[in-house]
Amino acid sequence: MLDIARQMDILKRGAVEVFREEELAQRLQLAAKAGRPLRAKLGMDPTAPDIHLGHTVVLRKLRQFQDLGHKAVLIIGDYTARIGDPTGQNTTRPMLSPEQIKANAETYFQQAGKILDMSPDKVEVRFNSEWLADLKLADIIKLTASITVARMLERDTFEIRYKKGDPIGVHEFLYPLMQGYDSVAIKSDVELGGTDQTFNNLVGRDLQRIAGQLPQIVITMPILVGLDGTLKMSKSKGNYIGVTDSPADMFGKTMSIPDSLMENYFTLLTNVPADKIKELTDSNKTHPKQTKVMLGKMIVEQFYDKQAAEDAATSFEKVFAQNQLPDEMTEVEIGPEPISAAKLLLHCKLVDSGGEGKRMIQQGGVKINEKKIADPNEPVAPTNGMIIQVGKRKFAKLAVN
RNA sequence: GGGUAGGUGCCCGAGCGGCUAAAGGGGAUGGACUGUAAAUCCAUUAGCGCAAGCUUACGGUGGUUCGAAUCCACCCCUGCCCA
Repeated sequence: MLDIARQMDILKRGAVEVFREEELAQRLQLAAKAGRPLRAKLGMDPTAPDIHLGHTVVLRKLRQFQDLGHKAVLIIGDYTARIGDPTGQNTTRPMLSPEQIKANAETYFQQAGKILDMSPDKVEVRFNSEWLADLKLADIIKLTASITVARMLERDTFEIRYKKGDPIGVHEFLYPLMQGYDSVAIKSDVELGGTDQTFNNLVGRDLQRIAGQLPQIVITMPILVGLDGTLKMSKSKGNYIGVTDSPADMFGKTMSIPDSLMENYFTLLTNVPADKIKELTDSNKTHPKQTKVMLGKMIVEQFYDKQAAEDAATSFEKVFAQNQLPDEMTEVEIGPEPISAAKLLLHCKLVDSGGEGKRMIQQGGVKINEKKIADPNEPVAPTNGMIIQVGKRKFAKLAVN
C-alpha cells in the first residue's frame, strides 16, 4: 500500500468534493494500521444495465481504490429501484422480477468489468433488498425520524420541483434514506457518486452516525456532459457513448462532441496529466481536431485495443473527411424484384417509416451506389452489393437472394 | 372535504365550434458551410398509400351538433388556496 499522501493525491484527482478530506486521510491511516482495506461503496440502479462513459467516471475512481488495495462494494439497488431516484421526474416503478434483476446485474458486471477489477477479493456485491425488504414499519418510522422535511427539501431536485409546483410523492423521500441505510448495512468507509448524488450520500453519513458507526467519507465526481454539450450524459437523452458501442461508433461520437468539452473529457476519462491536457486544448498549440482524434483513440483503446482505435480513426477519416464508403457495412438480404426507393430504405432499416424515407430522399440525403436519387417512388432493382446510403453515417449493402 | 387553475404532438406551449395533423419555441433529422466542433442559413418533424385519399392524435368515457382539442355530463390525474 502506498503512503497516505500519495493515496490522497490519487483519490482526489478529478473529484469535485471530498466530505471530508481530513477524514479520508484519517481513515486511510486507520486502515493501514489495522491492515484492513477500506470499503468503498457504489450503488447502481438495476433497471438500466447500459453503462456509458458517464458511469465510467465514478467507476474509474472506484478502480483507483481497488488498485490501492481497497475493496469495492457494489450495491445493486434492486429495492430502491422501486422508487426511482427522484433526480428526474421518475415516480414509483414496478418491482422488477428477480430474474430480471439478475439478468440486469449480470450485464452490469460484465460492462463494469471493463473498468473494475472483478476478482473476488476486490469486489463485494450486495443487493439492497437483502436488508431493506425486511424492515418493519417501526424501523421505517425510526429511519424517517432521522431527517426533517425542511432538510429534505434542501435537496435541489426536490426544491426545484417543489417551487415549480411539480408533484413530489412522499415515498420519494424514502430514496435517500434507503440509500443511506445501505451504507449502514454494509458499514461503508467511503461512498462514491456523481455530484447529483451528494445529498443521498451525505444522508448515509447521518444515518451511520446515528447507528454509532464512523460516518463514511463521500467523494463526488463531476457529471459527464453528454455529446450535445449541455445535458448530463444519459441513455434516455441519446447523448451518450456506451461502453459496448462499436469502436467506430465510439470514435465517431467522440469526434462529434463540442470542442468545449474536450478538457472535461480528457480529465475525467483518461489519465493524461493536467498540464498536458492544457497543451492539447490550447488551439494555438494543437489543432482541435487533432486533439479530438487523440481523445477518440484513447477512449476506444480503453474498451478495445490500440489496433481497433487506429482502425476506427482511419475509417472515420475515410468516410467523413473524404466521403468514401466505409469498409464494413451491414448486409441486408432482399429479393430481386424492383422496389420503390423509399420502401428500399425502410427494408434496409435505414429509416423508421415510409414517410421518413420519402423525406430523406426529397431532402437529398439518399444515395444509391454513390448516386443521389431524387424521386422516392423511383423503382430500384436490387443488385448484389448495391450500396444504399442515408445521410452521412447510415449505410447498407444489399445481398440479393 | 370545500374553492380554484390545469391535463394538447418527443418536450415546453398557443388554440377555446368548421380555414387545425393542430401556431410558436426547444430538441431531433436531412442539406449548405466546416474540423461529422461551434456559429449561421435552408428544409423536414403522425402512420399507410404512386396518388386522390384513408387511419390514428389534444387525460378517460359518454353526449350535444351537419361538424368538437374547442360545448355539456360523469370519471381519473396534478398544482395552488382554505379546512
